[in-house]
Amino acid sequence: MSTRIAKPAARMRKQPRQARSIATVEAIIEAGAHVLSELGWAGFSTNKVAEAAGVSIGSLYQYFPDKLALVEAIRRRHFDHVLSVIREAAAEEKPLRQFARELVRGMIGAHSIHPTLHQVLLDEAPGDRGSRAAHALFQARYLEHYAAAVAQYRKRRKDTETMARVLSSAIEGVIHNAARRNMLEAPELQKQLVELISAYLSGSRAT
Amino acid sequence: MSTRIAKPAARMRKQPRQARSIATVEAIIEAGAHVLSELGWAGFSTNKVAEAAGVSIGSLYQYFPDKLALVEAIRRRHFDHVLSVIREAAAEEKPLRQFARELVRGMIGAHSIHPTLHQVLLDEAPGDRGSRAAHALFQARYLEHYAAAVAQYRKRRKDTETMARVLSSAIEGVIHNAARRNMLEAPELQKQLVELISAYLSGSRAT
DNA sequence: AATGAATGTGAGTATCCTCTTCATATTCTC
DNA sequence: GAGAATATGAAGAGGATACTCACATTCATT
Repeated sequence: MSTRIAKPAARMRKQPRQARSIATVEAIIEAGAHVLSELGWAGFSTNKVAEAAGVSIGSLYQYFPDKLALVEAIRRRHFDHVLSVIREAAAEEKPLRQFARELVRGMIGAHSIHPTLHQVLLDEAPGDRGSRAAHALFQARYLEHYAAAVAQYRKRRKDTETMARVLSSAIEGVIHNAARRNMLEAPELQKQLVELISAYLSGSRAT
Repeated sequence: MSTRIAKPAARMRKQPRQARSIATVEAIIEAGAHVLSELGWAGFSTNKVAEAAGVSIGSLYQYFPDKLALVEAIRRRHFDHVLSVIREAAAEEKPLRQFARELVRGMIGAHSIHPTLHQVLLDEAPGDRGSRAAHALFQARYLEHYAAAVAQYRKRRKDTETMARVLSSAIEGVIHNAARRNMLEAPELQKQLVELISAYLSGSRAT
């Protein structure tokens, strides 16, 4: 993991200044992602997160003003990660099948650490009022990249946006389902997912 | 309709005998599905369900020994419904595209009343010890039907099971995602989903 | 080595819900 | 009208939860 502190830190009560506290905050966010993915929003309690992070509950509240601010930080981190995966896969022009392979590999990578985090973040975790905007922005960018890919491999200009939605949610569905069964690493599954993407984007000839 | 076994009523404290009580039980299950879909497992409380059903909390416990028995009843009902949809779509031999259309129509129908129920049932709601078996059986039958369809349209015998998994979870992903956006009824979406299924099953091997 | 700032602690508080029961009231069947 | 079926909802008992605060420890700087 690289040390990047450039981003405007999420709503925090206090900025960590020393290396020690930076590590603490990092541990809290990481543990939070873990708890969220493992136990869902229902099992996500600040005490549990602190314990999982090997940190006192007091330390948690030293940096995060409340529970929502913590979820916000987790969300931001995960979304940034996912976004970069798509961006990279759709970056340069490349053959369809290669694009599909890279996309699948990246997406699986982004989900293999905290398998259901993405789904929980989208479905269960509530949105801070101020985070609605960020959330919508993420969704927009997310779709944008998919749409760009669709447009590149499918000349038909008509249903690009719908296709992007269908494609992205299909991929998410497969990955989410595989995660639930601990089958994310299965190579046949990856191959078939690549197949699905390629087939859809190259356009069926069937009637 | 294949072997229709007389449904052994879910674990109940007392069998409803009069029309009045049958309606009550029905209302409770229906309200339960609604609450579960709307608020998720975290927001699923017996009191809330009773209130949503327009029934006293006492009445709920007259028929359901505990919370889990209620979830169980909801689960059984929903799964039966979904299963019948696939069974019917894959019943007789028919052209691929027609199969895809019927499947999509049925699946969307099964999800349009309680959009996220399916997902919540699979992901969040805990399983009674005795229900694990029923749950696994559902999953097995579910996949079986998909596999049958895959085998019918895709001669290659090799990855049938994996393909069935990929196909089913892709469809679920798209529907679940559309439900979250209130786009289940959008006809372009339905069309594209049909397209996705057809493309995948007809297996265009593009480069 | 000393001092003040940064960081860490965790028992404790106050609050909110939860599931479930039960004694009682109402409605139905015969 | 008797007895069974059904309905009620206040209240018990319990558990979790988010968050605070007075205090302990470690750091950076001189």
